Amino acid sequence: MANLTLRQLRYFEALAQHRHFGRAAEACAISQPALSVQIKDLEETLGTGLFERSPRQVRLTSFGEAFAERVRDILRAVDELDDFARSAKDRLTGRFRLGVIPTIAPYLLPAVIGKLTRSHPALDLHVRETLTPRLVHELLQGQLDTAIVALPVAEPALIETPLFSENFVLVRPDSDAQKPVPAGDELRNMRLLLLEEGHCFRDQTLAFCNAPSAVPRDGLDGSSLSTLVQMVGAGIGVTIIPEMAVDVETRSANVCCSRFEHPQPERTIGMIWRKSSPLGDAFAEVAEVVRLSFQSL
Amino acid sequence: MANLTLRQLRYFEALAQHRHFGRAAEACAISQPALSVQIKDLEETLGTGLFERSPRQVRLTSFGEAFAERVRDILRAVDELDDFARSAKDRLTGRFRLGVIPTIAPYLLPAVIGKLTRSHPALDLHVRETLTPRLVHELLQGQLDTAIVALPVAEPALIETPLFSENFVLVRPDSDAQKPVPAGDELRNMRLLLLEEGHCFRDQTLAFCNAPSAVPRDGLDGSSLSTLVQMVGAGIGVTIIPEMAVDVETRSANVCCSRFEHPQPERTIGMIWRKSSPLGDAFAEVAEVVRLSFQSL
DNA sequence: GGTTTGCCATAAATAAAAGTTATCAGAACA
DNA sequence: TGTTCTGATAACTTTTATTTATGGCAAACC
Repeated sequence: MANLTLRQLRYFEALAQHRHFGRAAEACAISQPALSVQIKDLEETLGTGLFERSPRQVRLTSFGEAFAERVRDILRAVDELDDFARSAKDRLTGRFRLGVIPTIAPYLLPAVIGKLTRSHPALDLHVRETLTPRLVHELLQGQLDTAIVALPVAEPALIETPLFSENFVLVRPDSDAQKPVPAGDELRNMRLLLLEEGHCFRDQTLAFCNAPSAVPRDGLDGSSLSTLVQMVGAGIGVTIIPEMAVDVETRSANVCCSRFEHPQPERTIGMIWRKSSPLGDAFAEVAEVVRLSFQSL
Repeated sequence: MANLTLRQLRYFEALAQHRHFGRAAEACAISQPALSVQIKDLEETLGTGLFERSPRQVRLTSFGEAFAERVRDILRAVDELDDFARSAKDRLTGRFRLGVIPTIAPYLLPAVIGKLTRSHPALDLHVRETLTPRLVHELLQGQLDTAIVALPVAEPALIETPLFSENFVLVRPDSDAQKPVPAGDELRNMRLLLLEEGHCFRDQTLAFCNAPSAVPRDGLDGSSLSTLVQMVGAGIGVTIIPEMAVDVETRSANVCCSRFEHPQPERTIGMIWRKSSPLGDAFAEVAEVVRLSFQSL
């Protein structure tokens, strides 16, 4: 016994409406015999008559009428499914899980979220803020869709899309404002406050100072850039923060910021996602939104 | 672009569950390439990716997940439709419109309705009581499914199924109880009370009396057997009623019933329905129920 | 009362769709 | 570096759907 097909249900509905094989067939854009055969097959599959063919007119049986009601519901649901897909085509819709590292999130996310919810109202945005290795792991596990991190990540299963580069700046107490800006190497001899281990920004800073990343430290690590700047304001030492953090973090502390000379330290921020994701194009759009968000900071 | 098919949705659901082409294909009892192709076609039809194929695992995209929910609903509805049809197979279900003539309805229907609702609980029974020509007309128009009438009807588009025959009995005032039972011809000379024109029972009675059916009458026609019997009780005349009406109609009136001799008048009751109806078998079952109802009167 | 007409069913042939087997290609794993 | 796992692709076959042509039946029409 054959299976029910949507085609049969569509033909059935047409015939139920027109009550005439020829006209129903025309409405389905097929020949009358094709319709006859399909209806007959449907009736056989069901094991019940749906129509009563009398010489002058075609009528639904009482079962056929009950059947028609259900069929209408199903066909409507299928059409809606189709529309649903078509409306989601290319555009990003539904759940979207975005990871961000802690040295970016507080500064970039407000703008990103604003732009994104405006440009993609149907988006169900989830944000995860944690360190790069964990983001990468969750990305590979499929628990995240994309992440905003410092490049490179060098994970073969991921695509990296560079968004922008930004310099790092030196943060010193106000009192040091007139002193010359030290070079990277010289920072090693100053009390340089750093983020805790695990933050990529810590490693980038140490690299700039030509210091081994595993150098033993004396308990001066902060858990956030905000903390570091507060510590600088308190005269405990100096620190380095990315440019995007300057406005937010140094507004209220009595510290001053200075650019480095010649070899300016910098990082490249980018978005990453699984190579295998079929939503690459949509993600690239989001990447562009993020890039614009940075520009408008 | 091709159309959505139930087959594709079924395969999609399997793959969404197994997240593995090989195993999903096995579950669908097809080869892995067949599944791959169908899924690909589905994605093309929709214009969106549903699955993310990474080397080690197959994942639903976020759209795919939303899609899957709707698909499950649809497939469930289709399966229910299937069950619905299978459960209605052969058995009579849903609306059932039964016509009955007035000289049968009051006596037979209580038993028929009782038996029918017990044997076919899912039946939505509608009863129409009117004269034979109108029943036949409504049957031909598709406004009724079957009717219980006196045979023959001789309408080529209808099937007649005889159910049983019953005799007619003479109803006289109690005072006449000892008088001999007149023959049919003799009734013409008595005050014979009849139903109004249009009732087949009137014609059958007149035929028994060898009287022309269009004989002018003196305003003694009753609109129901019940009325006729009451009139007999009042001494206005005599009448003839079918056997099945005896118990109900003569219980409280002071009348007596007598069988005729030798050529006993009788009528054949049968069920009729459209030849073209595919529910003939189910109707035949109902006919049997009606026959049994008569036997148990 | 034949004949025409409208309408659905059936048959044979053709076109389209779905399935099969065989094979490839990429990534993971050892 | 092969080996394994897994999905995609290709060539071919089978099944399903559709078309054109035709038949049959009953109503409607001279």
